[in-house]
Amino acid sequence: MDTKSQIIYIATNLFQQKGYKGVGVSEILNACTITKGALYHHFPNGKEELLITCLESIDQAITTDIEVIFKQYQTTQEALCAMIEKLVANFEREGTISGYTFSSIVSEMASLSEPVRNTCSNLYAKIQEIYIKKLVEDGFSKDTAASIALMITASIEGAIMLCLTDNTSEPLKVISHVLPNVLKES
Amino acid sequence: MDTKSQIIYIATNLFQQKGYKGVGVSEILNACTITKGALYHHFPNGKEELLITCLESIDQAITTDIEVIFKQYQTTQEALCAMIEKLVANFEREGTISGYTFSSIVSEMASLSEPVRNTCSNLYAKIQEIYIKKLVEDGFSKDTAASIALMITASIEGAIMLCLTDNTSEPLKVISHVLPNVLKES
DNA sequence: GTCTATAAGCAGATAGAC
DNA sequence: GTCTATCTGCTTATAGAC
Repeated sequence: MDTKSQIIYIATNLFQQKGYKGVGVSEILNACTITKGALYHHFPNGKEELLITCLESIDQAITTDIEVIFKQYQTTQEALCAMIEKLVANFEREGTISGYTFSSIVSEMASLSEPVRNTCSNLYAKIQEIYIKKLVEDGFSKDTAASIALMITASIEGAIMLCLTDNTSEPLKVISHVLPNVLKES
Repeated sequence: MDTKSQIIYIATNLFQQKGYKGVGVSEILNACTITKGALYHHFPNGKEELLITCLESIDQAITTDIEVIFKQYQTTQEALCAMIEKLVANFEREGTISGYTFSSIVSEMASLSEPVRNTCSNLYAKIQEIYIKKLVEDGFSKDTAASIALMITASIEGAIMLCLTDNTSEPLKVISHVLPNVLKES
């Protein structure tokens, strides 16, 4: 892997785990075993440019990942269970959720940087689009599908936060059992 | 209000909005119109001690607030609607959610400071206890009540995050309409 | 109990050699 | 394209006057 890709890969992980301000440039440098010269060659506008690039990388990763899962399963409910199972496995293996979420960045940066807020907003919209498409295939109206998709996104993000706070994967497992109730026609 | 209470009040607000690292000591000083001398007199162990104190203050505020609402309404569903309505009003008035949430602190500090993670974990548990008690009164079994309470907490926290990201109160309103589906016997 | 002045260290960023 | 050395400014925290 070339240096730039490596920087993005490692920085993305760090940002997702510790947030933007929680990660120093020098920490990224150490993890990559490179020096400032290399980093500022690839990202002339520094740390914030790197963050935006990382968010785009997260975008790619999450979107393709979810799409693959959602194509693999017949119904939204099956797909969701498989997806959450993957998150649980990820958490139990690594102690954190490295993919799928960027809430640490959102809650920290939403009030501080408009471009970052916007990028995050678009990413959430994209994820929900995948849910909505599948839900419409399941037979829901477009409006209902949109509401359910939002509920799915919110509860999964919230559950991930509870997993990190309580240091167990239980919250995600519980969500997985309760979500089917949301997938019934109201 | 005495100086210490004022520091706690203002710092709590700032921490909730911008996270821990997002707020500098000097920013707190400016907002309080005091100087370092005063702050370090009241909090000899500096910024982290102040954060813990603020989390305890948030604990008090959230717990009493939710308890009052939950005593006012007959069913969990009514209470939840009233609570979310209050959050929406708060958001539309101030542009942020100043009470009720501390997700910015959680996602940033969970991996960095055990004492902070623990304090947050206890706070979430306390909130869920209130929901569980009401749900049992509604007729749910203790296990089911616990699952639903977790789902409520996760979806509200997630929805707050989406509100901040999208800069609209819609997500909370949508959650308010979808949550009743979770409150039906499965 | 609150002030001013200052310390010590780290942040992000730049310049120029190789 | 990557290195080293350096700069500026900001961070938290301390010391001591009032």
